[in-house]
Amino acid sequence: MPMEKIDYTSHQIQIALYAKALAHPARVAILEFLAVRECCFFGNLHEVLPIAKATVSQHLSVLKDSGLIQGEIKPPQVKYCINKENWETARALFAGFFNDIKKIDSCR
Amino acid sequence: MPMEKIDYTSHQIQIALYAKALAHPARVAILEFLAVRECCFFGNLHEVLPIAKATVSQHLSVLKDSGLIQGEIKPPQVKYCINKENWETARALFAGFFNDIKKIDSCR
DNA sequence: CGAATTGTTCGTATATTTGCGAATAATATA
DNA sequence: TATATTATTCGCAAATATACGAACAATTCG
Repeated sequence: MPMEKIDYTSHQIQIALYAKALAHPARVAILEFLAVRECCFFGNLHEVLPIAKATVSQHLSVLKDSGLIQGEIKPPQVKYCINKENWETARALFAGFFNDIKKIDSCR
Repeated sequence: MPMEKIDYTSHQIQIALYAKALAHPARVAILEFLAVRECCFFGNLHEVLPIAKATVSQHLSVLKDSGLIQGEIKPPQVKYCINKENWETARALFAGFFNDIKKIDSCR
């Protein structure tokens, strides 16, 4: 009897979604920048990133959709910062994922 | 004087590359499967994944290119397993990344 | 040798991602 | 009210990712 096809678990899907959010150097750079500055305005990010502002905005959208950051309108500027709660969720998810596999023995 | 545009660091690029490898549920599922089984054959993976074998092969290629897994030909089968060394590199990279940001205060 | 088994590669279709400039919206300031 | 500032959205082009069936290669087994 062959093993059953499995659907992806919501756990696997969630890891993949967070991973996708981190899957571009610009977005990693944005998050690291937010880590140092705590919070900052769109303009600060655009200033240091080697891409057009439309593209910065797009990457910020991806990060917002993933839940890893949040934006707050402070007219006429927009202030971005890490969403601590979701960040912790993602951190724990990745830590668990990487550690599960760390436990196993070497390839036989 | 405006802040200088920065290039992405190799650190940021490396995180993004590993993240990209994890950015699909099928690849997360493959890695979790390898974690449980330690090593396994292509057929075992194809058996449980809800995708065609050509697609499984493609996802395995992506994971191999990322360095997270390796394949060994055991005719007529191919045995896959986690690459422990690169896995540890990735684990440390993500752990560091997530913890850096954990340190900062809440948004002001 | 011929047939069966196991995976990869090829060719192709479709969807998503990335990037930019221009247009737009929203607010502050003169 | 006009103008300047700030950031998003639109429209488009190019590149990349995802998926499949069919063809192919490599090995084993009869």
